[in-house]
Amino acid sequence: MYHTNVAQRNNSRPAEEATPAFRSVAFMLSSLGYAVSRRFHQILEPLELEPGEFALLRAVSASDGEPQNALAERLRISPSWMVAIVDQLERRRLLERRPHAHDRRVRNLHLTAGGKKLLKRAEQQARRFDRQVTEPLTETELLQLLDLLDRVAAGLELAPGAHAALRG
Amino acid sequence: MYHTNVAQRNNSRPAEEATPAFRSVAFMLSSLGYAVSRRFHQILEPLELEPGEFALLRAVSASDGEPQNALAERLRISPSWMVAIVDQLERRRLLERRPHAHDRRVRNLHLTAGGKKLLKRAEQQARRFDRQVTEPLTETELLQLLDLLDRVAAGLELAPGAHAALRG
DNA sequence: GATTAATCATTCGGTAACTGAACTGTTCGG
DNA sequence: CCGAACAGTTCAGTTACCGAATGATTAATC
Repeated sequence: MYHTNVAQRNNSRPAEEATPAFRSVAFMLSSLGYAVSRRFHQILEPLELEPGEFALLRAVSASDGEPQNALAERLRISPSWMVAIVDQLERRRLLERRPHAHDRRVRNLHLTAGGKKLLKRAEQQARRFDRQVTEPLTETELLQLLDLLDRVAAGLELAPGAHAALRG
Repeated sequence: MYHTNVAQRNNSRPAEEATPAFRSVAFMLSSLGYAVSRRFHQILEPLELEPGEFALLRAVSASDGEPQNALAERLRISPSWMVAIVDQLERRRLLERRPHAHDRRVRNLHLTAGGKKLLKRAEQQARRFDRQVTEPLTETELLQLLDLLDRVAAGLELAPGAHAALRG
């Protein structure tokens, strides 16, 4: 996953000085979000999962047998992109498409045993990662941070349940 | 700018329910960072500036006459990508390459009058946007949030001055 | 009950945002 | 003055998508 950052990508070393004056929360969030996304991508790399694939596995696991279409909408993936991801995961036998009982247009998605197993491992990694990210904070501070972020998100009219794929 | 989000991009409507249990800060940061990046991109759209271009204009403004190379390193842009951006901005007469006095390999970058003017407008928009993002918070909370984010960033070994382009 | 409209999944062609390797002209260290 | 190093540039490729068109099927309307 990518995120063309407000200030562009980073390959190399930290820059030194900062111009103080005004500290932009927006910029901070953008940078941090970018960094976190990248790390998470790395975390999943050994499992050969893209973050989007992880999200899909989670979603399928949460509501087994849901049609492809409904999932695409919930995850805000375009149908064509959905096809690509599902193809990929089906090829790896992590999930499968099964015909809908009464509507032959619809494909229901189900995790395979292998899919469940891999998902479990990925979720463990995700939790570990989250603990690592929040490691500098006390429990109280963590809750405080979540609250503040929630409120900023609410201000941006980001639905609280949106992108729920990673939660749990 | 983009940011392939942990849970994929969004076009459409909010999803409703959320599975509680465990609230991932990493996920939250990723989502918010993504949302903020996108909004900021939209903010700059009327000025026909990409966030990366904005960052470059800011950097040039902050240290006028700096060689292209040094700027690329500070902004963590690859040299070839730097060329593309500078080409674009020079074509629009927002900045110009001038030969270095003693090294004919080097091109020094300078803002034009038009560049300065546009940058000023963009900076105003950026501030306005930041105020909008932090609108749900009190002044104290804002400082709290910055502090918490700083510490998370430090834990991720994100240099404090890194991506400083948007600051100020 | 026959059209017509809508819907699900899919294919395919394209695009934006890069990366990396190779090249040119120039300078610097020995 | 020779070779390594370097600034800037070019170009061909990659990744991660989007959107319009298509085919098969089902629902809606007359």
